[in-house]
Amino acid sequence: MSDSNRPHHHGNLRAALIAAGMDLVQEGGPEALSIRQVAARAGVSHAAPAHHFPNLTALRTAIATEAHRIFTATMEQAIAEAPGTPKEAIIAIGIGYLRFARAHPGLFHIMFGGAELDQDDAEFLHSSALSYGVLARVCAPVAHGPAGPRGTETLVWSIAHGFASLTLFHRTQSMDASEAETLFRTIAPDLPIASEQD
Amino acid sequence: MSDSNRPHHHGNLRAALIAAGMDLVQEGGPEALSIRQVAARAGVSHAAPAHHFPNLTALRTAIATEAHRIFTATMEQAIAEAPGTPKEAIIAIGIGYLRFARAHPGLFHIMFGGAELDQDDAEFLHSSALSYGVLARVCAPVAHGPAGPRGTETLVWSIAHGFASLTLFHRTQSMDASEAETLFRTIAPDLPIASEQD
DNA sequence: TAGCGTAAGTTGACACTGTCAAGTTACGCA
DNA sequence: TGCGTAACTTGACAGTGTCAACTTACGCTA
Repeated sequence: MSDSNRPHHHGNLRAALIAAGMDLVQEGGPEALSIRQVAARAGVSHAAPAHHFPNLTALRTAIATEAHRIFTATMEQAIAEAPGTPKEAIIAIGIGYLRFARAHPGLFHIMFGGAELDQDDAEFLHSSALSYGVLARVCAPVAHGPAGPRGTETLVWSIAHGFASLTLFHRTQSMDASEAETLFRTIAPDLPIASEQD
Repeated sequence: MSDSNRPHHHGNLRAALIAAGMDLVQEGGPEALSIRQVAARAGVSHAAPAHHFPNLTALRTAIATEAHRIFTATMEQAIAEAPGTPKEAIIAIGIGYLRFARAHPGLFHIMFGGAELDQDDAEFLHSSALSYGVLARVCAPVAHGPAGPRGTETLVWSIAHGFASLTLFHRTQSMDASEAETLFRTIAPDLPIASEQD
């Protein structure tokens, strides 16, 4: 395909490749991500991505990095919508977690499904650290529980992640988004988390 | 296998392919599973698996089916080791979950990581139903919690699954198996699960 | 017991994938 | 203006899943 008017240099190919890859993942799951498909969607040759990502793992990691930004924003929004008590904020983390997983199941699986990622990539580390930072910040006011701050964070993270995963596996089984949130709100309030007056 | 109904050429190619596939997954993760590699390990031609599995998804599903059997057995063993109280049995589910995830991370990700599976396959449905059956059986004695049996099961499943996943993502971060179990045992006992005298 | 039908396995092909090597274009800068 | 180099293209190679056509050998029946 030779369009003589088309500039040889793409405006911002790296970003376009990531965006195309996120689309592919959301449309067809983690396995649908392919360098050649991503290149085709960005309108460049099959080898162009190599100049921005040394291999498929690097592209996948960049997508996971961007996904963590969406993930963080989704949790922050849920927290902002919730009443200001520490316990409500913790429940909101679970709600945000759930909403992200259901809105972006492909991205969720890229981030957490065991596909190879460059765990040492600086941008990825930064982006995922911001996600965990939301968790730590919200847990801090109630972190004097039985197992210390780490125990509280682990408990909250486990419930949120486990519940979100559960609804993904069984999302064919008739539980829609609002049902899932309702169930989570039923389960969550009795967690052994010290409230502020403890 | 008795001599009278032994298959034609290979002793039992289907089982050999599944076993080889499980090895591949455990050695190289979910992405290392390939029909041609599995065929090579079983000593047959690259197209032989097609007579037992119509496509890669079917092979992956068969591996997930077998993985669920190991998963169930691991939970049952942890329950058998625990004191007989209902709450101890529930904690044992989490311990079994954790041990399985850490012993077989590749299988764990095949089962729960978002890779395509034949969710309608009869054997898979049966095997995974047995896994969930362990959960339901152990939760039954304490299932009169705030959200009913389903709420209790969802809570226990979420914690167990989320915690196991967490230790997998961060397993490079210095938490070994016994540390993980210790942390889980610290977190779990205070869950809002009705004990028998409630 | 002979032979036939068919399941099991082989060979070959095709389109697709990731990745490397080498060539071409065009942008930034001296 | 011209040069160096980053960005992109073209082409190739090995590996993948899957399909079609072929061969083998087992079980069954006549």
